Amino acid sequence: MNSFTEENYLKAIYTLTEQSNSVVSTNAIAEKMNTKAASVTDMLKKLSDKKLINYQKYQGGALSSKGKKVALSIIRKHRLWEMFLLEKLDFKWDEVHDVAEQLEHINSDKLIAQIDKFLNYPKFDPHGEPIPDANGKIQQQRSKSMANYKKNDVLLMTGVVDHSTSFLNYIDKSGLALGNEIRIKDVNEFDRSLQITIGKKNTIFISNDVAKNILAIIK
Amino acid sequence: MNSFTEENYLKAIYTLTEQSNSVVSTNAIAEKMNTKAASVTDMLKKLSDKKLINYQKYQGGALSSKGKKVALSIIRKHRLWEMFLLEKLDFKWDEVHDVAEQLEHINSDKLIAQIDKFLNYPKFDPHGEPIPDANGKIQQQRSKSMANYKKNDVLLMTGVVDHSTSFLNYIDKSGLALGNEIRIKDVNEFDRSLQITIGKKNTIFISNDVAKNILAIIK
DNA sequence: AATATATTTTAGACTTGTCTAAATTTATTT
DNA sequence: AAATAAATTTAGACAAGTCTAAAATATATT
Repeated sequence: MNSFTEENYLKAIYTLTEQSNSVVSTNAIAEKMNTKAASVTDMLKKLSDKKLINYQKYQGGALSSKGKKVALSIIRKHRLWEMFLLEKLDFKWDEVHDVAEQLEHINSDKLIAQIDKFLNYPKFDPHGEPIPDANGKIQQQRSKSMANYKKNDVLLMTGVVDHSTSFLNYIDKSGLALGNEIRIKDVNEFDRSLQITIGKKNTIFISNDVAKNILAIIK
Repeated sequence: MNSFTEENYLKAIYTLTEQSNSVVSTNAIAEKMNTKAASVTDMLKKLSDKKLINYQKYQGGALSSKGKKVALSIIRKHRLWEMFLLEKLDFKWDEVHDVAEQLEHINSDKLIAQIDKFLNYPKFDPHGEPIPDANGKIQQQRSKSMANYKKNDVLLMTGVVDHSTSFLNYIDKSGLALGNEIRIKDVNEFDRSLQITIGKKNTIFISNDVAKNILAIIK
């Protein structure tokens, strides 16, 4: 088993390699982890001994496939717990992160499988971030704001940028919800407003301001 | 904040003082915590410095009111999580303990308040153990098997001894459930079987064997 | 290519929680 | 009440994770 600290380092390395490239510097990890470079070096050695990363002195580190699997399982747990807190326990978006940081380290395959089932197997968290499956497989396509897509694109709504109550109420009333299939019927050249069809049912208009705050992937 | 280890020691001291008396020996704690007496001494000093216990060298320790409050909050969390796992995530009774041991250390007042609400504010866990409230107040009356009560007693069903599927199915079919009000209409002298009324509705007969496996308190 | 600067690692120390072995205190027995 | 046994504490050590300060390496600059 890995300690909480080891798990947090692996998660940090994963998210850093997402943004930049596959090798991460000691300093970058130190900043992310709110710790000192010397502490990071110690941990990189340890993770390397455990074959969780590939590490060469002075050259930074990258997750091994074993380490990547662990990182993805932590991220899976984090995102599922966030969904659970939001959907089942009426947490607000800004309250979920700290608690999920703790819950992500609970070690029970059955627990996370049941939470997944309880939530009806969500594929994205409400920020549009993909939730890795139990095998660590993760949707590669990144969610982008709906304003980025073009006429006739068929999308899957994966999240929202703005988590304010007023915005959430607005999309609710419009009939928009996570998991909806959305087809872009038309893009107004003048103000970039959109005409979209939700599922097979109603067609609505949304402003560019709203479109910017809705996240989706190509279906 | 207290570490997981400190919380576990406080919980151990609490449960030990429940059984025996108010002062607990170093050895008793060592056995409960699966550790050595020397380690316990170190921790007793630390908990004493933090005013969580009253401790005199060679004289054992007892929880201070501050320590008792912490212990009760851990126990509250443990029992609420057990209920959650059983009732919402389809865990079996023998699967809940290990996971609850981890979850009880998650630190979030809102989380536990919402779990409590989600479960509709249960007062007893399914073993008949009382769940302390948010202020650390705990029902003092201990659950006893229904076979211990007498004619005309009005009871609150708080738990079951046997958690096998067959027994749980049986009480389900009989219309018995946690939280039911039960009135003992008659006790058969010969075989100690009971005639009981559940709520204001149906009256049923249960054998002494069944009664022994149902836990209740005087309402 | 030599020097200056930035990054990373090492060395040694500290904290938390654990341990073994020895010393001390308390309890029990005769 | 002295001797023995049992329980508890102390002393010193270890592992995990952190830190500061100094040394080593890599990168950038002229």
